Amino acid sequence: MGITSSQVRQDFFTFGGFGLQGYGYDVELLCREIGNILGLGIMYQMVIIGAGNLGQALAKHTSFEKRGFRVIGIFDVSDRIIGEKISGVEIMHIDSLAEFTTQNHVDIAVVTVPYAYAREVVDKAVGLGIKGIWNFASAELKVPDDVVIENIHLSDSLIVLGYNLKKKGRETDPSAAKDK
Amino acid sequence: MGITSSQVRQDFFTFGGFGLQGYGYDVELLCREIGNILGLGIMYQMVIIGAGNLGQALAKHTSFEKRGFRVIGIFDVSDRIIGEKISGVEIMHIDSLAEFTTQNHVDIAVVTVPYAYAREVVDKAVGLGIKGIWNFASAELKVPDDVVIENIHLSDSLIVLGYNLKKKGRETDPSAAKDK
DNA sequence: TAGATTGTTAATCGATTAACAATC
DNA sequence: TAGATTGTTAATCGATTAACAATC
Repeated sequence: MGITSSQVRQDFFTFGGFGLQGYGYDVELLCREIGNILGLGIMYQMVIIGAGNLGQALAKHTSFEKRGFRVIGIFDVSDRIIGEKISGVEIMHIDSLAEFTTQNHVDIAVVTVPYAYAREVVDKAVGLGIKGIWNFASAELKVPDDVVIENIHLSDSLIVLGYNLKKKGRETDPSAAKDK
Repeated sequence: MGITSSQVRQDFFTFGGFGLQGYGYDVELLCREIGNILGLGIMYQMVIIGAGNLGQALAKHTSFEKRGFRVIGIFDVSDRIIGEKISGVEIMHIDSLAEFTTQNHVDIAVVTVPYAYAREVVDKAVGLGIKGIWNFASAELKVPDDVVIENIHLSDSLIVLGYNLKKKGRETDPSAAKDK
């Protein structure tokens, strides 16, 4: 992964030593400790807001549950799909989210609504006491200090890829060898 | 977005000045220049490899095309779905990718296959001369120097979110106020 | 001129890397 | 003891921030 041994030791050192000088690491113990630090033992409950292509794809993605992230509800505004089930989880109307949160503990809201609604949806989730936001809308959203947000900006990632492609192409092109 | 004016000026400076001291920036010109640097005028052609939930969701995502990234082919191994069309683009068998690339210019391969096949698929794409990889498999893949790879690690992002939630929870919890 | 704004250099900060002591 | 490996500090590197000169 392109990480130096120095960096590994330095990172472990931040959380206290896990090995024995001159002997090595007990890999099994080390993995367990890192898992504990990352909180991999915890099961988080998620709701997906926005049952479009991406929302449904994430709901069907089975590997999140293995890592401790379970989808317990999907919400949308489109009457056409409300009532349907995705991987055994019902699509409900966004208006019933408030009631849902009183009956179920929700750790994370997955925001897969269009850009224009992201702000509103996040405010609603935060207002209902949800402390984690996994945001797929291409918007930079402000949240209160006690709320954690993690962004997946797909378009940004594509643009970076395109930029690097363009740059790499120029480097290879001898007619533009001078600029780096 | 939490960026200082210093950082904005420093970043612009890297590419040469776009403004006029004491006067300001011509915003329209500036946007155009940044667009040129990022290569937003270019249209890139993409193939999606892996027509599962995520692959299909990305194929249906209309906003990429607006940014200059067009899906021109979808590939999979499942006979059940080959021949189907997603947003007007046909799902083809992965074995026909080689022929496809001789008839169509492909800039980017979007890899949405399971972890176990990612390595193989990327090697194949690179072998066919595709210079850009947009990787959604949770694998750290090595590519040759002239190939650009951009990763979207969804599980990593979720784990970071979970870790920050856990940390924030501890900070709020007065019984564990000491560790930071 | 006075105020405002950008260009450019210098200072600061944080993360990565190197070095070596402390072990087994 | 010799070789190997981790813990911990110091040096290096790069990015962010601050400062101020150069304008309009």
